[in-house]
Amino acid sequence: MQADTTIERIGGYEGRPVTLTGWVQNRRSSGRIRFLVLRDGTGVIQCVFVKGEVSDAAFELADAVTQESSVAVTGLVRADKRAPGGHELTGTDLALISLAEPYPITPKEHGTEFLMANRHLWLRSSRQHAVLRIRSEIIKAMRDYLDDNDFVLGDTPILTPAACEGTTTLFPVDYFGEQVFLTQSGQLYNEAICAAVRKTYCFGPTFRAEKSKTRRHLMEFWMLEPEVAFLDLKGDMDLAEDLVAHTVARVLEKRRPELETLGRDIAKLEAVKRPFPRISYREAVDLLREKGRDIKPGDDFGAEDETLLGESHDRPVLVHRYPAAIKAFYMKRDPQDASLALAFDMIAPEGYGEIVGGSQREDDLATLETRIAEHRLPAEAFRWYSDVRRYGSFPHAGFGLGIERTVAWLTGVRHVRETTPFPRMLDKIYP
RNA sequence: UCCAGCGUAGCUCAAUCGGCAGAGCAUCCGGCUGUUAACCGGAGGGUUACAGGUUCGACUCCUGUCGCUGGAGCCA
Repeated sequence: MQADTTIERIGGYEGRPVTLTGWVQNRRSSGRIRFLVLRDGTGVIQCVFVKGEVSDAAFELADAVTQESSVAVTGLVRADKRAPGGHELTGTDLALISLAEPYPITPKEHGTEFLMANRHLWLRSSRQHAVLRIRSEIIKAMRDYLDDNDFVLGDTPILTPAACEGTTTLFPVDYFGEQVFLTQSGQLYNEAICAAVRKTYCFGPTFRAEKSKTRRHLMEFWMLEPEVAFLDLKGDMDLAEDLVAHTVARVLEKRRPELETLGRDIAKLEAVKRPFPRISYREAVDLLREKGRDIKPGDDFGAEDETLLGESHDRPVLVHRYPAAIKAFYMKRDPQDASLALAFDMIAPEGYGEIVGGSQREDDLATLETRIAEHRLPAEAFRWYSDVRRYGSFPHAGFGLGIERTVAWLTGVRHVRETTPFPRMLDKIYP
């Protein structure tokens, strides 16, 4: 069955007959009038059926059709001030495609447990629909930005032979009798790719087997990771800042109706413009101590610290030059102070936490080999990684951006589980 | 893994000091010519998570198990 058009484009059909296919979101009746709220995946429109003006069969069907049944509605498009979307359909015919069994998600309140168990159906709700559209827009905006700035999409393996960073827990996979792991970052591979194409990025799923159970964590999440040859820490921060500012602007431009559906405070997003504040780790520690936090130089930030740092600015804040001791082995040390890593985190406002983590990479072969030994990593497994320095080493930098946290921040959704269609969570993998 | 809270109808929740297990929505039947989570009348719907204990009597108190929710650590 072919729809003439979709609800999204209904404005161009005023006064004309159309056929729409979709699902019955709700149904109301009043005497000899039947109201049928149709959802077609692009929008929602109310269809009105008046007894005597449509066939008896169509009128009775409008009364009998259940929530989420799939139907084809034919009718006349009419502008109507009473309609939430500005348009209504005066129904002339109604055909049933499939009658739905009683739908579990009624137009009333539901709890998280129930909704997550029915995630495959929950996606149909207006709120989840809006989040999915914004997620798609965010990804498109970021890829457009990178593609338009001479980046080459490289893509890195999901099955990997060893830990990238050694510290976090990995999901083991049987690879023809050999134990391998699901990737937790494409970065090391990106470093090799950027020596081929100068500017590269990968975008794909990453996996962390940590037993994290917070609103900021999923076991499986998507990460965008650019890596650029001949780039230093400052350039890396410039890139992250420009990418995020560009993405926020795009979402505001293209997905304002969805932001409004979600009740997002749009003024807060409009404030997200370059430049973003940049503070050193030491300045961040001082700021937190002023706010009464018991934190000493050298400590890593906890969730509460991150929230406080994020809330002290109206746009994302970049914290740079962390103690090397709490950062990864591949990060280059600050030439001004060898105890510091040339790393930065971007912390989103409004308590959404760290959305970007990046660094300039160690490009000196001897130093890198020392670090690998210090971290008790198997040198032979990192041979290819060392080769990137052995054959024409070059300064380079990059970062990883967590898509789900970014979507949570921009949509104003509190928990990252609503930012991806089927979240993988601790001990929960259905549906 | 640790800390806290919660498990009652398909869903969201009540049930006073331990004393007859209830409401709204959903479903089914009926009514209403402009409804916006429509409304009005009626009907059906229960192993109170599970196992044990205390008691004349347990949804309620105690012990254990399981599940869920929120948070911490770790991180994006």
